[in-house]
Amino acid sequence: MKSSEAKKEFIQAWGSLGSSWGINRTMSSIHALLMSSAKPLSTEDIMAELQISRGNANMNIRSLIDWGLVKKRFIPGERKEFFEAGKDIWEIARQIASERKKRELSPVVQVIGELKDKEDKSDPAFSQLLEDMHDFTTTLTSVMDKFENSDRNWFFKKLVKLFT
Amino acid sequence: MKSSEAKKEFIQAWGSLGSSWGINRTMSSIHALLMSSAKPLSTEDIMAELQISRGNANMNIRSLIDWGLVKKRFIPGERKEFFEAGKDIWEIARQIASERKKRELSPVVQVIGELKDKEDKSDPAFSQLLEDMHDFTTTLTSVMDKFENSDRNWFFKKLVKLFT
DNA sequence: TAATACTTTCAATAATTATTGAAAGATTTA
DNA sequence: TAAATCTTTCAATAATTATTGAAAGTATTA
Repeated sequence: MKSSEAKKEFIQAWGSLGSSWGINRTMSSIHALLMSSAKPLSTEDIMAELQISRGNANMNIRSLIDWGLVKKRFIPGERKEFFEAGKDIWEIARQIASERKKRELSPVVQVIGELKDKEDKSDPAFSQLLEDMHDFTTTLTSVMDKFENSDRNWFFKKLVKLFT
Repeated sequence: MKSSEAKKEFIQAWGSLGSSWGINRTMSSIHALLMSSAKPLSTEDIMAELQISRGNANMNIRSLIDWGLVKKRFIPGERKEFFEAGKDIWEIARQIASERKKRELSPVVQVIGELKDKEDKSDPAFSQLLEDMHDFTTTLTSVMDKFENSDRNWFFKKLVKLFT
């Protein structure tokens, strides 16, 4: 089964978005392919559709599973694994935000916190910068925690309220 | 003038953050260096401190200026250009958010919008996905617009309210 | 105008990151 | 247990991205 033109363009667009955000293009293309597919796909389906090697497909599927964006699906009577992506954009956003917080934001909060403590205060402006950054990254973390744990409607309502 | 250990670590940390978010490591290092410097620095200062070539320094300083994160400063009596970064973390975040919206989010909103219109509806689930994505990216855009145009206190108050 | 001080550009090179494909490892079926 | 089917790993290679440094370009001073 070949994808329609619209799906191809979607895969293309999602792939570019990913790569400009520091995520491997193939990984985001596979994600887009799975999101736009009505049924779960096998590694071979993915290889054929995106014209990529087995190793590449395998590796990026694993990453997507690590990110919690893709799940294995066993299909009765089939021996090989099939893969499926969640299609709820809210959940997808939540998952990505949560992973990026863990992988990229937390380490920085950590480092800034440590620096702030050991800084010698010889440059007050720099101490202030560290202080501000610590506050900022901490606040950002708690916003993301809230997002992570909120249910869709709650957060959306709050958001609407925020902008009215 | 050499940076203190804490500043060096800060530059390191900020550089890693940048590169994991798809921003050139040197660019974010220069940004960190300028943020942590009490006085404006020349291209040569930056080259010396970060041990990079003139071309590299020049190019990444230009990018930072394009991003609105760094400004030229003319110093009386000096012939060469000096550079200075804003130190208000709130402004920095706003600037980065605003640029990323323009550079990465807007093109996607655009593509999704176009796809949504030309999609042939042969796969209702995919049409729905496009619809949802369009809503989501549009909402995200308006949140960022609001952030872009808000003043610090207003947004912060709203944020606190959101989490109490 | 010529020399000087500085900035920008860009082709060459280096470093990093992604991809391949074949071999090794698992797991299932006969 | 052996063959078949599928998955994972990984060293080699390709593609991409970053960096260099010297040459060209610009502006300032004498």
